[in-house]
Amino acid sequence: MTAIDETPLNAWFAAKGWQPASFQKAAWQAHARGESGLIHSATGSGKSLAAWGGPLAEGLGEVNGSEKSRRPGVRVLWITPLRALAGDTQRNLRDAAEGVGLPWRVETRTGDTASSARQRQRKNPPEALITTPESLSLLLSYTDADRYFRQLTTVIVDEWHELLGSKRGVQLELCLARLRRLQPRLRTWGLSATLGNLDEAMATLLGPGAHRGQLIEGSAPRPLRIEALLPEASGRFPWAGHLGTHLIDGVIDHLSQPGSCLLFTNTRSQAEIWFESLLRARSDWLEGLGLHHGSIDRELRRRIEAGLAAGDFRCVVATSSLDLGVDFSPVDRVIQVGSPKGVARLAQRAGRCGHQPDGISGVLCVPSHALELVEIAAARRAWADGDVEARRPLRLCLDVLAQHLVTLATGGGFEAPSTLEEIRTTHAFADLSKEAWDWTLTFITRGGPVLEAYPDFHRVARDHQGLFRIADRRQAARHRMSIGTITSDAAMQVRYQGGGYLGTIEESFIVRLRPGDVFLFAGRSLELLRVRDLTAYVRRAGRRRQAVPRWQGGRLPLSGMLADRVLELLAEAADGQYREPEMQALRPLLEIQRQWSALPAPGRLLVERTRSREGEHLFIYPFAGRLAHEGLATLLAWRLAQRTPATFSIAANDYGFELLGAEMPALQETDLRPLLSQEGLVDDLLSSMNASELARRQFRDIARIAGLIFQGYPGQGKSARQLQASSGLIFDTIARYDPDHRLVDQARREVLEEALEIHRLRQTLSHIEQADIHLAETERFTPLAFPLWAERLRNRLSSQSWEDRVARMIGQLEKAADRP
DNA sequence: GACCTGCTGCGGCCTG
Repeated sequence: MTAIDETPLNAWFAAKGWQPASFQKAAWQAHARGESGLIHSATGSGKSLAAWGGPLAEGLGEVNGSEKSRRPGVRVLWITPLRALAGDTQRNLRDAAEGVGLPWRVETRTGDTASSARQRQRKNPPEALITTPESLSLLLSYTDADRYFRQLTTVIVDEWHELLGSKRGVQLELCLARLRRLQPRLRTWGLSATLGNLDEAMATLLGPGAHRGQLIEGSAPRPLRIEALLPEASGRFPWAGHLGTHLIDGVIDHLSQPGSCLLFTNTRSQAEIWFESLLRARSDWLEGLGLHHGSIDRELRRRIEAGLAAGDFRCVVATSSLDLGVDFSPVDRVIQVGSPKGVARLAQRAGRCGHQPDGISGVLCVPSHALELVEIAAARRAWADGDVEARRPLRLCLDVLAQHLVTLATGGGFEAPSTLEEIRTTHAFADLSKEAWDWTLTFITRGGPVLEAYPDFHRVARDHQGLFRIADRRQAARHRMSIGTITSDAAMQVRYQGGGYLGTIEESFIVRLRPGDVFLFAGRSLELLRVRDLTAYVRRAGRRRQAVPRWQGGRLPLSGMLADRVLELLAEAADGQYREPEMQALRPLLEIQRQWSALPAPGRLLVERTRSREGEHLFIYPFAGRLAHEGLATLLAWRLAQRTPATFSIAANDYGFELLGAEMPALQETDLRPLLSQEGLVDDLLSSMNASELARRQFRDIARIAGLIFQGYPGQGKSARQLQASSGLIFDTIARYDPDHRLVDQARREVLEEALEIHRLRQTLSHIEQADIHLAETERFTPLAFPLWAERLRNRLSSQSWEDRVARMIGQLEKAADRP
């Protein structure tokens, strides 16, 4: 392979009135030289054609050249993380293939593909196939996978940054290793948005054994205008809160301009509330307002997306469900309500906005409380300096490995030594030990020491040739139904009496309502009629809502990168420098903070102590993000109680945490140092958090991925409770009789890493060791303390500490499950 | 003076 002939591509571009960009040509030629790599560019920059051009030109050459190209088999595989992207991708690629005169079939294979089409596809594979990581894994579980992929020359992984850092990414790494084994000269091209660790992202995609790939830089990052909606000079600005609706008038002014807008919120209920508030303020906009989040029925969402593409909407209120996907032309404006949380996240959302007259896309940030103004200024600075968060790939997830091995066993079967070698070519399992490998093999063949007596766990058997194969057809069917690494709890459906489906809410919310109560969902006021079989039946209500559903979702902490920038800006304020407009608007508040206490800064840990009717409050501000603060707060409370028995209430946010006790011992710097030491960190954390309860919960997901828990057949899935109960049982049994079980160990590790961000927590403690501790006794709650106080108050109904709440919730679920 | 929230994503029987 040398250079490709670009003539047909150039002609096709010319027919469209385009000019191929130099990075596109670079990618085509790199592909022709047999190289792999990563293409980094903004969305809409022609990345897709950069990745496709090479294979298209090559395919053209083969078709004209030899008969060998007539052999059936997929030649190009396109992986997308989103079903919703598959259709658009297929259309675009089909168009491109036709445009250059390449007689290839371009098809899609996802969960949406009809089973007749799947069968046809298996017999008669298309030349180009668009699919998801899960469907690729399914394809590998068929016995004819070898034949199917024998002709494969290229894999293109779209939105690789979305998969990187999750178990979906690990699953894909494993599948790619298998494909490379089938086809050693396979070329892999990833497409990625901006990321702090592009080199690592590429190395992970290609595998550590690969020759160095090509990192192809597309068009330069677009300039981005990050602005804040500032309160009027005379207006008060709330010290705490999260909704941001106090600024609705400003938002409405903004929306009154012609053109379309996407308004992003951080949570689903916030989206519901904003949609309702906008509608209440401007009922004449009824037709032009849309709502989009992950709990709304997919069909309803699809209609909103289509309307957005058609330009029917003035404004669509959305959560991350519209961060990517959906091939709509850019909107005219993007608004972000509440904390941006991270630079990459804000940039991605802003990227939904087309160029404004001056050629710059922009996002208007609506702070939901005063201190968020700092975050907005911080995000702007970080972006200007080219700082974007990294996403770290996961390693050694044995649950995913176990699933993949059963997939291979269900396909043609696998041979142990060469498969170990193959697995070790992935980034995730490059350091897989022989012991862990042997353990995994035992796990899928016999279920391990504890479960050996149960035939259900003898999923894979070794045949007379020494090949590991799936035990029987029933196991194969069960396995295929459990492929994938995304786990989610059973949700309650919301339906009209007539059967119309609206979406899902959580049981914990609906049990608080009685028939006749009115709640807001999918942008409608709904009256609850009755609840039956995990379905809430509703009808339209004339009255205004009394309740808004809450979903218990992930809690994205402020990124470390943004937190550092926030601290930097506060340090400048401490020096009297207020450069950004946001900082100027915040000046009065920060001056109060400085007068009553002090401003935190890098290298200075601020600790405040306040006495109130409630007791003694201790506020500490490490700026390490909410999850790490929850861990730190629990750790500190536990260490304090080790000295003198006492109980503390705890609150945490992205900036710091609070401990409240009836009495608080005198705490000078010398007292605090050992309490905030790294020594014995993990042990203390584990003892303080009732970690086994947390690990139990984490274990549920791991057990599902590893295939220990069968979720039931489609449509009659076990309820979340049953699942929780059976996983709890398995966990307890294993933890008791096989304490070194690697999946239990993995559950503990994942709790530390994901629920507590232990790396960040550790780093914070090490910074504190170097830092000056500034102790302040304050008369009142300072501006930094107030949001924490409010945060804790919110939890007053269940005023137990965080880990107790989690443990209690699990206990309740299990109790409920034990009842007939 | 004051507060009430927690994202997204996939897949599923059939070997003629």
